[in-house]
Amino acid sequence: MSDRQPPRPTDSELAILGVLWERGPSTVREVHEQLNKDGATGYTTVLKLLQIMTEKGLVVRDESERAHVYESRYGEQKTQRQLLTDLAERAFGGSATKLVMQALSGRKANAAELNAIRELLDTLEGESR
Amino acid sequence: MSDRQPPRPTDSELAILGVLWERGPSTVREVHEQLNKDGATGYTTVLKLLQIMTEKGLVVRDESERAHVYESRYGEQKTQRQLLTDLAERAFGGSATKLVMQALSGRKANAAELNAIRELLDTLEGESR
DNA sequence: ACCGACATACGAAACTCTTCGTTGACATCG
DNA sequence: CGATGTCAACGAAGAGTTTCGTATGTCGGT
Repeated sequence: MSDRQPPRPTDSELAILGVLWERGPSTVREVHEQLNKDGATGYTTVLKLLQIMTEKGLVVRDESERAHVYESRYGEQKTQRQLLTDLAERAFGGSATKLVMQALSGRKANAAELNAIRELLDTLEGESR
Repeated sequence: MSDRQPPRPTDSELAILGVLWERGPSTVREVHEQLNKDGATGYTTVLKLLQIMTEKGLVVRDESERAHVYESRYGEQKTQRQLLTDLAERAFGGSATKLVMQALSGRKANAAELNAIRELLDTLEGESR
């Protein structure tokens, strides 16, 4: 039991992970510049966050160069599924199906999106057979 | 602009809201007893949480009796949709459809659940026509 | 060898969340 | 009346989050 379940990332951490998923392995400077296209966060703030995220095991750090290179430890989809499982647990009595149905009825999707979901359902049903 | 957007409930707050949705308007004691069937939380902890939630506007309080009666201010579904919108925004680039597809592929649903979702899709498509 | 640019590390401040002990009000029962 | 039990209110402690200033190290050029 060397390392444990990854902790749920906070909002700021998720913003940083988003950049890492989009750009791939990046330095603090690169993450900071990408992030500052929207809101303003100081350079050292991003650095500190990344240091903490390293301690938590959310990212891995390559220190071989002067400017350390950070990379998300878990893939985007894996993290998304983890977040969904968490939310289902906390707010939907553990039922992912209830979550899906609430997400669907809560908004208008266009025909293309609905079709994509339908195709996915077909695939899933085929697999379980 | 008398009151603002309700804040996202924390984990503990969500646990309390769950009890209020299940039981309807309840006193601190009732919430506490229900909550303690699983994990242990002190009475005053629940009280404090409910006081803070009142300040935040997550619940409303009826003080006409000695034991105040608390009620969730927002319905369960409304809160669930809010949480889903939040999560889509933070982790799925704002796309609820991506969220739904990830939730579906992340787990095995049984045939009955898949059918329920399919029916929901039919209903939605019918409405948009 | 020095200077400026750029990098990490450290620590503190402000804030939120969660927990619970203590206090004081009030009612009920003996 | 006084003891006991129930209740809200308050304050404070400890952990986690987010922010950033400051210190320190290192590289490249002049």
